Amino acid sequence: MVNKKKTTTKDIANVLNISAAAVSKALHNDPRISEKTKKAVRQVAENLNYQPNHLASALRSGKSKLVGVIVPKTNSNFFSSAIHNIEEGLDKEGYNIIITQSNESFKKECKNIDTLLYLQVDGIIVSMANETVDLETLEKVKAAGIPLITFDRGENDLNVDYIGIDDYNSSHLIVNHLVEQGCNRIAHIGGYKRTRIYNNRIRGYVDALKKHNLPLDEELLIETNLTIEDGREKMLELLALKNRPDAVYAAGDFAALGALQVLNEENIKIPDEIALVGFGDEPFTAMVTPSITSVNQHPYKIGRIAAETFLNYSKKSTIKQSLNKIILDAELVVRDSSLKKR
Amino acid sequence: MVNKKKTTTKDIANVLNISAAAVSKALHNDPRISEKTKKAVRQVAENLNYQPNHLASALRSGKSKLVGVIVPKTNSNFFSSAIHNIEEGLDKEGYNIIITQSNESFKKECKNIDTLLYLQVDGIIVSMANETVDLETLEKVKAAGIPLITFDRGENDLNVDYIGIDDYNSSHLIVNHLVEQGCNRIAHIGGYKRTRIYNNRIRGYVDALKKHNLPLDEELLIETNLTIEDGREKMLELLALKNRPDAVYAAGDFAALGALQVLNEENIKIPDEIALVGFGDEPFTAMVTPSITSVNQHPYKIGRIAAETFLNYSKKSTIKQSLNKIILDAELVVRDSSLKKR
DNA sequence: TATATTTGTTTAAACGATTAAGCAAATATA
DNA sequence: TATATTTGCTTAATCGTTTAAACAAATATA
Repeated sequence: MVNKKKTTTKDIANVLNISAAAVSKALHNDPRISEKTKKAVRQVAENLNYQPNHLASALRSGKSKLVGVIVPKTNSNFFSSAIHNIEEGLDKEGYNIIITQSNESFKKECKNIDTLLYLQVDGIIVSMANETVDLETLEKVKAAGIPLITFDRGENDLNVDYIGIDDYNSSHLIVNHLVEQGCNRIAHIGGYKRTRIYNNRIRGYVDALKKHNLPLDEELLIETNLTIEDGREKMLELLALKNRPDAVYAAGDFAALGALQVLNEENIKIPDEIALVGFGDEPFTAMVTPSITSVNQHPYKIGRIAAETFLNYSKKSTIKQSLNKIILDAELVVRDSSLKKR
Repeated sequence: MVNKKKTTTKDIANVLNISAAAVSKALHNDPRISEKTKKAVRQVAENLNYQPNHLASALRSGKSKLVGVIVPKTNSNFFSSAIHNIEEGLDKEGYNIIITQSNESFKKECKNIDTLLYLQVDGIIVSMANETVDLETLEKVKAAGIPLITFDRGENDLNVDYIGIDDYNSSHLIVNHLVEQGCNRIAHIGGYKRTRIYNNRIRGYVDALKKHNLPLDEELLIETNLTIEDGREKMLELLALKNRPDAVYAAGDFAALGALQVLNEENIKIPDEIALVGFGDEPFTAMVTPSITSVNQHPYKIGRIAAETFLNYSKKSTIKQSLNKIILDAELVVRDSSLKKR
């Protein structure tokens, strides 16, 4: 297979003995080009299998029609669904997305941002890595004059749009449910406080306990990275307490899964001895035994709104961003791990 | 935030009263530019926060330094791991990837290909959608003169590079294992024959039965889409047979999961009454009860080799592709669903 | 008939980086 | 001193598309 040279507007112009400019206008349906010429141009374009050179038009117009998406990882249902809907939302306006993963690493996230800016994306939609506290690189996006939209993992100090669920209230939903089930010693395997969403879940947990007149026991409130391993480890620690909890609320489904494995291995009855609730409604929560109660974060809605938010900016000539939070209600999906049969 | 104009080589040149060409050369460390000028240029570039315009250099050089990746979906561990390693492999040579999903739809796959060609990618790495039989659009990639690399889901007729595992032999591994466990009526919930990998798994299954002098019962050989739902439905059908199987080999983990759910619901002992094996080694196979025996396809290796294969072409000026298959050995990971304790 | 407007096109410049070719000035060689 | 070479830069063209401006020809208006 020899390197074929691509067809350009010039090639089409040569065939028809007109100028490349006329070809460009014909293809863009310019009213000043005659129907006859347009038809001929379209015909030749098809014959020569013409594909417009995106690099050239993007360079000329200053718009790449690309939007960068940065997520911590793609192999969770939440992010993969969100991405899918971002893509769908942007597609109808002719935008394509470039998906990058930070793998929860701050360094990788910075690299991704630089790459995306280098590729001249028209905007960036990001869910921040857990590690990210220094906002300097993210500020570069704003400095570049393109819209920055955050979802799920955002940061007030960035003063940009944010789409996410009401984490604080979600904790209330969970604690209310567990109290209803008769639990009164509820542990929280949480994420790190420095990450806003996890901090909100912690605050919600603490306040919900207060609301129900339950004491806050510091040894039941744990900060972790929320991996399966963390879930296992912290569950073992909770089991080693003199006074065990009768419920565990993990701020992430993977941590909940680790906890579940340990509980099963130790032959502890779920939910009767210890009830369990996760967060995120990952598909596996419904697959394991017992199935895990979790919180649906509506990734579809979040993705769709993120796309729409970007498109709103794309129609404006100057971009003036401010802290603009769109908070969706989450939904508690009750499953076997917390539903006591009476 | 006002739309800031980006710094260009011209801007740097103006500050130093030299030409834009000199700036470009200085930044590329051209030996004909004096150290003094280079230092000054680098300094000003940093002060003005200069970012080279990728569109311009890509247009000029004819190389976008972008590689398109098309996968059926990103939310499986196999693809997400493969993508991760493709990215890592290409990164060291300065390439970025654009990830797109076909959602197993032929139409979407065609659209993705057009988009990627439009974006002037320097190559495409693809795992084909299940639906894809018409290769015309994929041929467009070859016609565009850029390398096309397939993995996992490939097609001989394309005559391009392919990286995958030995599906035929994997079926032998599975059947051998099940026979060893004492099974002699092994069902196969397979993918569609028209997809090469699934056809190979079916052929391997049939031949392995023959090798063990087991009869091939057509009612135990089923073609499906391998979703959870398919697994459930086909498992119910198998249970309705007068003569039930004593083992089920599903060509995908999601179908295996569906089968497992049905078996659990029907209180059928796994593996004693019916043993179960999946394919793909998705993380959930280890999470469910009982854990599911599966086949590890080494997504890491596959991704790494796909990246290397592309990089080999990128160093050549003309591209001459041919059917070049790299077949890796898969690994059977035995878990509770097929291991009988004696 | 003379002038104004519309139609359909061309020309030329622009987007920003790169690079071959050119050209002074400085330095080396004879 | 005269010539050759090296050094360090500039000029100008290029990548392919887009678009403002120009312009001739056709048609409309006075």
